[in-house]
Amino acid sequence: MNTLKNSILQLKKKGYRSSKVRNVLVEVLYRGHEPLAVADFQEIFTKKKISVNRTTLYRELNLLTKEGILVELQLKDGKRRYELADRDHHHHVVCIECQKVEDIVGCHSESFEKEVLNQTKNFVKIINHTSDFFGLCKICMKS
Amino acid sequence: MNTLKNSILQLKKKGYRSSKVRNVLVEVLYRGHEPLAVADFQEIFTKKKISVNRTTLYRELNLLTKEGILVELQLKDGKRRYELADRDHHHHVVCIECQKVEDIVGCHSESFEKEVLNQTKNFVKIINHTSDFFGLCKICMKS
DNA sequence: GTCAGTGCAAATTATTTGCACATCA
DNA sequence: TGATGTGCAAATAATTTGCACTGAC
Repeated sequence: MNTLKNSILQLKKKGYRSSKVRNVLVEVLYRGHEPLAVADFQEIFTKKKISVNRTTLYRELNLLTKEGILVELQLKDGKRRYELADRDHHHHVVCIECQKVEDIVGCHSESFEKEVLNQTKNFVKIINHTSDFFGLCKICMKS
Repeated sequence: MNTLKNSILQLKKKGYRSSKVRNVLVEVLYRGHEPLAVADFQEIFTKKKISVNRTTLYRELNLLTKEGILVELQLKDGKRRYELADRDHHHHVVCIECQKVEDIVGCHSESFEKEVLNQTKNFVKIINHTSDFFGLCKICMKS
């Protein structure tokens, strides 16, 4: 398991500098536990009263993804979300009303992955998989 | 299991007309076995030498989704794909190189769904789930 | 001083909307 | 004839790119 400092160090070794936006971004992700979209980050920066251009966020998130610190995920709304790459393998539950995302740890699909290889005719290697569950959270259930 | 004719009939009952684009669209999906993106449909129409405006495709696909004939899915590339709604529950394997999609039938995650409900603190109902496997197809494996 | 980081405006890509015209029932 | 279907241009939304400027090392 990586730490915030390790990730920053890892970047420095590759010649990247330490910058305000980058540090906040990584810190936010280390603290948080839900995948975030660009708009979420923007909101967070606003709350912290740090001004960032949206372009910078996109650029930084791409960089962190390319460097293997973050991974991207697509849920149903077409907005790209990001989470730390080195977390334990896990899945998501998404509220179909408010889009709230919660992590689910523990994966029961190891055997499923094998079965996929048995069944497929075109594929020879499975690298990873996603499993997202869609439902209603407590709050939205009431409405 | 629905049929092409049933779907068309179902639409007629709701007051929708039969139109060239709509019929081709539904037919293509009944024949095919992979989820298709708008660009794919456009290509198919071009091959059939039928001219369609992209707007019409978007509108038609939205309508068919709203009427429950199709469902949308998001893979990693951010492009919306469509497949028939009434097919048996199944998952996808996606090539990370060429984006080819293959269906996998048989779902081993019924029990997983229960476990999700056990583990979550915010969710009270799971409605459905997706599982997509990412890997390399034979052709891309060689490169 | 040099190269990475950032902002701003413009470009791109996916998708939606408004409006006029065409066409099925 | 009247509502639905379609095309075209323009609008939106998410994301990327070019270029000039700022700032870390």
